[in-house]
Amino acid sequence: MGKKNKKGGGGEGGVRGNYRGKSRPITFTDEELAGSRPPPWAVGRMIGLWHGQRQIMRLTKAAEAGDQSAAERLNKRERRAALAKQEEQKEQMSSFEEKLTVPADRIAEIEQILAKIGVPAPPCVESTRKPNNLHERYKHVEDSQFKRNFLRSICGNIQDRINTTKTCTLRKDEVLDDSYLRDEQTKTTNPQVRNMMAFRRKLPAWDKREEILQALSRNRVILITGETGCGKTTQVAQFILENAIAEGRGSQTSIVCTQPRRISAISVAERVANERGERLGRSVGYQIRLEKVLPRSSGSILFCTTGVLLQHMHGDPLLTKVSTVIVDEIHERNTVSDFTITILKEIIPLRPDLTVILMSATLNAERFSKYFNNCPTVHIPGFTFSVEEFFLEDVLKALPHYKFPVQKQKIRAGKDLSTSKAEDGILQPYYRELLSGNVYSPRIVEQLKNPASDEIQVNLVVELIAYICKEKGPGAILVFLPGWDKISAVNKAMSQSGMFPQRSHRIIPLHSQLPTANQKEVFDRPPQGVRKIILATNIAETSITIDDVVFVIDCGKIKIKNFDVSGNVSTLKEEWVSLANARQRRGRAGRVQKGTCYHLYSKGRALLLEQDMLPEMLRTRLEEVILQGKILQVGKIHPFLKKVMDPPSERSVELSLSLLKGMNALDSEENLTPLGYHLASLPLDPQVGKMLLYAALFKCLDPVASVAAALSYKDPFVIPLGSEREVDKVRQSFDAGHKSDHLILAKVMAQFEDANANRSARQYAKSNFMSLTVLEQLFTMKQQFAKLLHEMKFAPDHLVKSHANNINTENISLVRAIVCSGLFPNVAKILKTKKAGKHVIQNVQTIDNQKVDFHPKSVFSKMMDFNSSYVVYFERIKSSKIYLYDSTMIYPMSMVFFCHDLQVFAEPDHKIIKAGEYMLFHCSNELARIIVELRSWLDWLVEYRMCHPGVVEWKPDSDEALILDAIARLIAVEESMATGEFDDSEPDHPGRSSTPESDY
DNA sequence: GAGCACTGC
Repeated sequence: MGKKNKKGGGGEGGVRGNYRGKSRPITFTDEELAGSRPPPWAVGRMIGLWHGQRQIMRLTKAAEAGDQSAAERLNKRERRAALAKQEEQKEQMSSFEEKLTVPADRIAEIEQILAKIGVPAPPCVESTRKPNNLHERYKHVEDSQFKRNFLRSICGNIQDRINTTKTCTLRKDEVLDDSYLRDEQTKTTNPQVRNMMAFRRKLPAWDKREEILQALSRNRVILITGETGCGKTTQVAQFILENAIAEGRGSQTSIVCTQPRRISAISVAERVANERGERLGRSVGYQIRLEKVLPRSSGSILFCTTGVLLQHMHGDPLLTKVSTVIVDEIHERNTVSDFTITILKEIIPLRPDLTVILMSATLNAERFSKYFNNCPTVHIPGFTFSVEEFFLEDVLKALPHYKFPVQKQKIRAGKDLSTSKAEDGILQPYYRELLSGNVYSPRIVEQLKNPASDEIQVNLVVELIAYICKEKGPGAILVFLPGWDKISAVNKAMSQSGMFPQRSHRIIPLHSQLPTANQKEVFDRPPQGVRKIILATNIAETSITIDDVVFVIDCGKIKIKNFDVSGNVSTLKEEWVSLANARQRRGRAGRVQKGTCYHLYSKGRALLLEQDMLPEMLRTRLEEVILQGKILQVGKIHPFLKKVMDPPSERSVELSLSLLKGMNALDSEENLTPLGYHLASLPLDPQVGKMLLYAALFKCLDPVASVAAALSYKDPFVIPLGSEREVDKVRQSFDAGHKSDHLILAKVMAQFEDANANRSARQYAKSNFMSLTVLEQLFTMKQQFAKLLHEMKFAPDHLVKSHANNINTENISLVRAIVCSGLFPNVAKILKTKKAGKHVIQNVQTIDNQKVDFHPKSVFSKMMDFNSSYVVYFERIKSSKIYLYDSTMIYPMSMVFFCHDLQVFAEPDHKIIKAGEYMLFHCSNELARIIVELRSWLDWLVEYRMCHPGVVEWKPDSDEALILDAIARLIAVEESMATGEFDDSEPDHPGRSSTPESDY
């Protein structure tokens, strides 16, 4: 590897293809066009554009004035422009055209393999014949267990089963009831439990015990509201359990309480077990992904993450082993919790003995009650220390010398006019009100009017921190900032200011990608006289709780991921916080004593803030939600998603549906296909799940499992502030010329596993800027994948690194192609690269016609030479540009085999293969013939395997192995040609299948 | 030249 492209490359910058540069459209303003010369900043093609647009403007004016010939000329011009646009689109299409060539001897080799199979590929049953009756359609499926489960899940519908209600399967057992009761009575003599009881009685929740139990005895669903510190999370489940045991119903009581985060599931379970004077695993337990201490099956409380409950419902949709479900923190509006309460609403009529408790913060809680047909609400008053609140005007008063920078007049273009009107309608009167009072000086009101006050001013933050340090009493300061940039900037400004000497100040930046995020120094109380200052993202709003915080600075901004439906692209933008965020941030100051919160926006601005953050379901893609719904048999997805509390837009549902249909997870009538059924049962995004399934079929599980784990969990790299460049270097050193961010992850994991075997994992993580806990979690996830695939019968054993699962793991070309099989149609083409001074300009376009850039952390950032001009990617997010976060270089042949739809057209002397909607490949008749034959075999084989789960045996006499091996070989030939290795004609070059030739 | 935050039998 690493050789320059000798054959396959060619063209400037090592990029194939025939793209001609296309400029971005530029529109000149009327003033600019009125001048006699183009504006001074116009260069190159812009000057031509200016002349053209000026001419159009003149003609339009003349035509409006009644000039007939001008109108005609204008007409002609418009027609010509339309034609030019068509041409341009054609060119766009042709830029996704390629020539496919494979040497004749390789074609002959494949033909020999095909001859061994002897028969032509059978038609793919499911795709050629689609009777409406699903039982009829899958008549050919022999595997009885799979068929039963599959058909039940695709034919069933929760609504259809309205008359087949079920009750809890827990049977009354008087012996158990007695023993639970005696247990509880003995406990009351335990001094630890008595101490705990004294503590519990002081919680605000205790006073509501009877009210809650009363409400539950009369209602199937209740809502409990209360702020942090009121004890609802730890007490409510205990009340129910204690009451049931006391009433002799312990054997029929099984309570599940869901939490949004893994850490809270564990810590709450520990806390509750402790209060009950027990160890985990008796009446109290927890379950999160890959980790559990289960309690006894009755007379018990299980704390789990919401996702675990959903996964559990796959096997037991009506939760027949559960008597009470508690869904906590529903106000956070996570996708899983919104989805869970929607499903629960459907289940309640089918489970007459199930009780459901929803728990939420107080703000806007009545919407949840309304959603559950006005279910009764029990409110528990909060118990936190009071927090004094200040706004920007107060901060400016405290810092009389501070002035916002005067910005150059910004053009308001692009700004929503109605928004600014609303702002003026609120803010201007607010400023007038401030001026009329005697509290704030006109200087302060002038400062508030400065548009710069709407942006985060790093020096204002620093001065406010300094002010608190100097003027206020002891206590940690927590600063909420939107993201990496600002954390880094404030940190730098603080150290440069000299106002925060190390002996008396401990500054801790806190961000999920910073190594500090999992270090205990964040929680440690500093020695007397040392002040802890934490610069954090919203990670400190819910996930990380620092008890000794007394002062909070809320900068008022938050970075938030959104989904732009019209552009079909995720965005990451800085926005104003919602009031719910602001409240949460403020609350972080009053955990141990009275606190203070400074908001860096005015009280007038606060009037303009949204009540709540947009629910996550309206901000993300819906593929996983749709598949989950399908496996839980909710019927057609549009009507189901309309039942969600805040339904996602139809367009958003449509986009996700069409991807699922394209990847053959759903058929045209929206039924789960066999593939879709398997994807729905994997705890993964469907595209990543498909990659994993194909890796099992093609026997290259280990590297692909690494990729799947990292894509679905998180990147193992951590980045200390100031070491950004260094970390990039380390990351890219793992690429080894493969040109793949995904293969980097595979290599990172492989080396970690080696290090682990040598007991040097800690050293490995440390010296490579990685998080040991993330690496460990990724490895456990890989093992879970292998176990699941084995249980699904696609893997011969449950060991992710076993030889049987990794026969083709050394065939890098194949691994690439498998990554492509999952990520397709996320394809982009590198049209052109060029150097401009120090910068590298890459012209990259996705197949849905978006101009994109490689994210700076990607190995492709700044790359000049590509062996192939195609990449697949998993995530693309628009921030300052649309960035591809992770890419893998792929060769056209991979797309021929793994695109969603393949068509072949005959030309006089060759064939054109159309892969997906956008890509055309020209190739010889011979090559086309073997491609079509192999692709038909592949489709048949995948279809067959999905319906008949079982291991593909990699033996010389197995047709399946012959087919897959032939495909693996064909894909490898192309890569070896492009990298020049083919010229060396080594009999066993690394790009080849590792299966010994003698087998065939 | 840039990285809000969670989660899965």
